[in-house]
Amino acid sequence: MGVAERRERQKAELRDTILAAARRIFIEEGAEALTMRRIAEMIEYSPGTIYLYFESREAIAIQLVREGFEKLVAVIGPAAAVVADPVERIRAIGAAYTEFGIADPETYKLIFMEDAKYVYAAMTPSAGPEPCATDEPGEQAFGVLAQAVAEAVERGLFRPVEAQRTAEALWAGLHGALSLHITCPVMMPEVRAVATIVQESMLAGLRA
Amino acid sequence: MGVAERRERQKAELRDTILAAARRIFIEEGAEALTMRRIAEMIEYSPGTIYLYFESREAIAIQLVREGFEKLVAVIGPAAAVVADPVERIRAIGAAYTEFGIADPETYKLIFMEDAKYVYAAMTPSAGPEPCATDEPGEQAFGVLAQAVAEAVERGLFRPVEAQRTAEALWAGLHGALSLHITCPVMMPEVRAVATIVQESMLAGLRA
DNA sequence: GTTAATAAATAAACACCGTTCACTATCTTT
DNA sequence: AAAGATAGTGAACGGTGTTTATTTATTAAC
Repeated sequence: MGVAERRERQKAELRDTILAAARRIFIEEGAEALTMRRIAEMIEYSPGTIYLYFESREAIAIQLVREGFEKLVAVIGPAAAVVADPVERIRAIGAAYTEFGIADPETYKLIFMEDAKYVYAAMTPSAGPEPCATDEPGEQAFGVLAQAVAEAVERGLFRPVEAQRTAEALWAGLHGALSLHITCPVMMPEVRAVATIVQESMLAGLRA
Repeated sequence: MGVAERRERQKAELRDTILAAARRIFIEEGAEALTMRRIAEMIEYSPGTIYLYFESREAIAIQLVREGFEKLVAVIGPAAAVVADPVERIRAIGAAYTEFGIADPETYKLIFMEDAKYVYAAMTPSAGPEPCATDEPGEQAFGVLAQAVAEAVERGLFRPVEAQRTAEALWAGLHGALSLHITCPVMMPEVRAVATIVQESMLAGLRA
């Protein structure tokens, strides 16, 4: 009775093919080109077929958001793991984050600059409607930063600030530079320089 | 021969009516609802008519971007004008900027978070294709900030930093908090608190 | 006052979008 | 070989921005 297995395997394969096409279109042609008909054309199936594998266009986008978050974690995790000193670790995280945004602007845009619904959905794997899963990639990446801030406070390297909000502030600073650069390079031509200023001035200001 | 004049006047009137409808739809129903057919329905004309007054939907959006920049300047200018001390002035500008983003998120989004093309076009009033007009509202608002930073450096209140990049960094910091809050409130619930941390830690770090 | 010219507005169409659904063709089981 | 299940299709629906031939109304000329 290997028929059912083969069928299942083939179904999974086509699902992956769809996702691969979506990924490729998204990266090569941008978020706007990611249409059902474009995907269908690329995989040489009719548009309707995609709906046998994904509930909607949004469901595909959500999957890409998930992958995007995983990419980000894959970049930030290692960068953070190496460094013992919490302040230096914040620097390492910040640098990795900034480089990620510069290297893969489309993914960065999809994750942090598109409509929240994608992120919400990506944050809720298959659970209820409430978007707060602390073990998700996004939270995980942020957690590493918050942890570093908390450590810096504990060790007396930072003034006694609220770790959560301060981490949010550090993140916001870099996100501001990156997102402005992505939406309008003219406004923010020297992202790296600006990101460095944001980070270094904040670190200096937070120092005990 | 007052006919031509009246015609011209009526043409201008309908143009304004279209813009007023667009403004209203944009504010009340959001950017996504701003469609040609929706505008046409509101002003009780056929969609095609709008094209006799605006080149495209984009042209209408560009006009709204222009108005948005003007609103921003109208908020920031006065806030900056009152304060003599450059550092306090930066605080005042930052506060006004943050409140603008919180009070009018749709406009903020349109200006700083949509595709750059709108901003580019809005920055070039009617000139060539190159987007750099230093006398435009956007540049004007930023100029006030850059000026304050330069003054702070001159008076020895700040370390000898590059005024332009530092101003960009201060801006980026606030923009990061605001834009994250707008796209995904869950990620940035306490905008004001975070904006304050960003601003104050940066100011502390920049102090001479 | 009637006719010709001009300008404004429209309705219908084009090409795209996401999505749905009746239907076909193929494969599997009986 | 017949019956049943299932993957895939193609056409359609209602939506988008935009274009164009056509109608309608106003103005100008005779």
